[in-house]
Amino acid sequence: MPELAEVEYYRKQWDAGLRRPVDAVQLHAKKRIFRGTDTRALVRDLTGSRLVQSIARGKQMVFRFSGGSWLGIHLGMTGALRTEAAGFRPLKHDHLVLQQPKRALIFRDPRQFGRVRFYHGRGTPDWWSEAAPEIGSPDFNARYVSEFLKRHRRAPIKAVLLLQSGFPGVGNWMADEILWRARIAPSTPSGDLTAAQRTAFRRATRFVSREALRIIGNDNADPPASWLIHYRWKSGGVCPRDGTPLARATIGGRTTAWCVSCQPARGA
DNA sequence: CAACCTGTTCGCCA
DNA sequence: ATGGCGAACAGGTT
Repeated sequence: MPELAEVEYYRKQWDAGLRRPVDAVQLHAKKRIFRGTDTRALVRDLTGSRLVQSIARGKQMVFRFSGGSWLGIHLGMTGALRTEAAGFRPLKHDHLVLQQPKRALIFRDPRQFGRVRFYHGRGTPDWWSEAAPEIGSPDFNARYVSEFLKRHRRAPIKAVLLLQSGFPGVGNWMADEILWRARIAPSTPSGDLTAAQRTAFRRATRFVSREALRIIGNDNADPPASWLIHYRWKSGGVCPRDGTPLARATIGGRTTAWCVSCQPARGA
């Protein structure tokens, strides 16, 4: 279920194993999550190394190990990280298990839209090179957002919000939450936003990102009842602001929920 | 049983 | 070359 804040939550699960050695690595090299990855090197180089650092950037995570090993993990649609007691026997969808003296670190992903990458050597792997500014960073400023919207001016704002090259970590529920809060119809072409709407849009993006990280990122708690997320999938779901029945349509290839009253289409 | 799903990537087309 | 869109990927849930 991972978007920005859930990714942060899962990253912290493996921090229980920081500074501890990896005694053994269990995986099935043929699984789709290892596509394009040298699993023999992964097993060889991680065995005997220690977990020294974890970093999340948008929906991407990397776990660094002593000796210059980098384990990249993307959770896809159904991935999750957790720990179990030492000696844990992997279940059906536990595709990668790092056995440590006191616990096992586990990556589970039934649908396997996720991905495991591996790099061993000097410097930073190319798949972990700097990309878009993070939403909470100073570089995520009005100019940056405006230029990105302009570049994708013909696409609906909902679709543009899902582009990881511009809004790292935003997924389907966050995108709907942001547009609902900014009072912008999801089908609005990005280039049609007024200056005031762009300001509201950037503000809502930062707010939802920061609050989700604070609330969900630490212990997977529920956002406040006032958030759209609690109503968007219910049949008969209504806007938590004014009670209008939520509209639903596929926009940007994803099911989108919005309030036609709070988020009127332009000209309506 | 059919439809649906908190994500990315590819090929096609403009 | 770049942007936009629909399909594909797999398995669980409703």
